[in-house]
Amino acid sequence: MRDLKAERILERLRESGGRVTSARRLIVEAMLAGGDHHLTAADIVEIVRRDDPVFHESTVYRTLERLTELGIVRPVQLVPGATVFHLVENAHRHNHLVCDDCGTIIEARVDLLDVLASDVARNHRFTLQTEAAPLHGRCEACQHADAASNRAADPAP
Amino acid sequence: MRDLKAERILERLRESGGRVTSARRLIVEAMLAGGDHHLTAADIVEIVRRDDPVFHESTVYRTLERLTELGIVRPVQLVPGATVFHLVENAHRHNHLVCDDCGTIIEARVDLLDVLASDVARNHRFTLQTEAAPLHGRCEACQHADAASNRAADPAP
DNA sequence: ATAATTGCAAAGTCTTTGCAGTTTG
DNA sequence: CAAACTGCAAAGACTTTGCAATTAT
Repeated sequence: MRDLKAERILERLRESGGRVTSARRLIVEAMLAGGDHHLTAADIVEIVRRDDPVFHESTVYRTLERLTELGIVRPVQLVPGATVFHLVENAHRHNHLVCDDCGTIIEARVDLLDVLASDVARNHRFTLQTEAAPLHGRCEACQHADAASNRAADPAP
Repeated sequence: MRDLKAERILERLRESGGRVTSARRLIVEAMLAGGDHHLTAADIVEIVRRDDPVFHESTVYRTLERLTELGIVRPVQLVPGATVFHLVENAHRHNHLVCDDCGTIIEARVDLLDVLASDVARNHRFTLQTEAAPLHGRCEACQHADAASNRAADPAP
């Protein structure tokens, strides 16, 4: 099952003139195994090195770039300093709610964005990339934390 | 007018125990002069150096960090590799539509997000930071470009 | 065979940090 | 004066690139 998915993806790579190498196979398998986790390049290196200890970072970046061009992978900037990669094919459609205070990432159903997407299309002729898009804000815990500290700092009413 | 705004901001800094230095004054003035432009740390360095040639990058980062803590400035990650900073006070409420193909940034009215924000609050107990939150997708030009190249590559119907 | 890919090492960008000297309140 | 800030230089995270050796087709 998992292998079939990997092979199907690798076949697209081959069809586009690319070569299927063991490194690339391991990268794709790592991403499939990761499910919907948001893997950084470093994550992938770590996973692949379990099978191939000499696997090098530059290979990840070059392969991810290639896969992105082919539309197989989508890079998403959830937080500063760490681009994460989604396997488009594997991901259920979802969004990310990123808490800017604590960094927690909540996955939300993508259809939340449907109304917004059509508004944006109409008003700005802009096609929203709704899948995997990061939305920023504050999670419940951080809102409470903040309210609590405000209360402590300013013990008025 | 402009000076008053700067002084008001600097006063908040002073009230919080910070010191108002000429470097910080120049940083704030640079951001005010930038209006709603999205200034990167490097942009600010460049502007400030016109008045103070020895002004150093580390000072920008430290000052922006401080101003962010005070809620005076908001960092936004529009594209990978370049955090931009908004002066909260100065910005009219807006969003950014970021074209992932060509990097164009369109400013959109923030109330587009109102419906989404209340949905997210209800469904996920998450408070969207609607202002200055970047939305990703493709601008009109890039959609056309893509359609054209598809037509060229696959001259079917 | 030959074009694509890899490992390696070096460099590049953006940002952070430690420290000693300077400035602000 | 004491605490905060600055310049400087060094380092850190993440990513890119040139090149010779290797590998897929």
